[in-house]
Amino acid sequence: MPDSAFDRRPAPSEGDIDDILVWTVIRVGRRVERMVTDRLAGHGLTPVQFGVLAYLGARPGMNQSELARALQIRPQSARDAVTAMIDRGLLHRTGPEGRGRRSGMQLTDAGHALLGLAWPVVAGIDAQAVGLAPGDDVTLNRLLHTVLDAPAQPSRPAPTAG
Amino acid sequence: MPDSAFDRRPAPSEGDIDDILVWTVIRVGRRVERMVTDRLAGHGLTPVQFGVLAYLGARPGMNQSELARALQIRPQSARDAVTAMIDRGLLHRTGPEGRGRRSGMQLTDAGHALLGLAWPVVAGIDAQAVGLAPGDDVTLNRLLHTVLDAPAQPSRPAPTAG
DNA sequence: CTTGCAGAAACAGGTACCTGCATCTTACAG
DNA sequence: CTGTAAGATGCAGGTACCTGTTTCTGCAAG
Repeated sequence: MPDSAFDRRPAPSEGDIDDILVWTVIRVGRRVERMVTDRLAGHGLTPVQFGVLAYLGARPGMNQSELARALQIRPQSARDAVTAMIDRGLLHRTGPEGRGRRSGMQLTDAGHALLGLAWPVVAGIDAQAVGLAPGDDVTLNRLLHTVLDAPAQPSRPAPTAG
Repeated sequence: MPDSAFDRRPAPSEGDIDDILVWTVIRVGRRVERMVTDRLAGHGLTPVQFGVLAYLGARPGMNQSELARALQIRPQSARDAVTAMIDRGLLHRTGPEGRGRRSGMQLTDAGHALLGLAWPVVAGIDAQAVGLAPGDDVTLNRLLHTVLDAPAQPSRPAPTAG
């Protein structure tokens, strides 16, 4: 810990913190995810499980890895959710099981029915519910999708031997 | 609410999913939080711990509950992070410990030094890194802060006895 | 055929959040 | 003083993610 220029920097103020976009995104993400979690709890669904339901309803045949990329989670986490939902009878595999084998999935009738119930719950959290003026939600959604469409940064672990 | 209109709705398409703002927020939140997690891993900090560092650096004397509200986590989770950081020597309590006693906290010299290192790491994830055009990050940040400034919705558990 | 490599899935273990509850302080009303 | 309520902290236990690793498939080159 050499007293470089960093140590001589003044302590950041709260306003500075608010200027960091990624930090704001994380905070809003936590708040919104908790809103969704609370509203889906009555249906026994986590936000991730709702995502599995929604994507599989829109595009039957997706496999675990595709779901993971769509949901912004790891393939291992997708497996956790999928396994629980298969055990619950919400979906079933259309392909062979086993390591290495790509296994598409489809919703069961129960899965479609639950999606019909859960969809309005999540879709009903409109602009007003999150404190936005009408119209701003569209702008916000568009900007956020720009982020999702951007290629994932490889996180650049260390600038040691760049 | 048996086979109401919900069951007769057609399966939602992928485009419909993209229209749900809260769902987009959750996905972007996951991606961005992973970016921050990766970049802070070298400093042994989680995003929450970075938040503790940043807020305590900007406003010394904050207690656990205040930190929890600022970070959008539970007070119990704030305690987990704070305890680990105290054990690590990054901060210390300025008030008395114990149940019920409000205990403000301050960064140690080591905490200030680490904040000086971690701050540019997070602040350096600029608009381009998240795939936004210059200027759009400011707009996005402003809209997200509108959400944070809105009062928390009580999640409206069930419309049974409204 | 064999070899090599990327992708998908399964398994094991870790952890950073969470919920639920108990305890204590503080503020306010009587 | 007593009683009530809200807020803050502490403790116990659960869980939904994560990382790391292994196994298998599919495709391409030799």
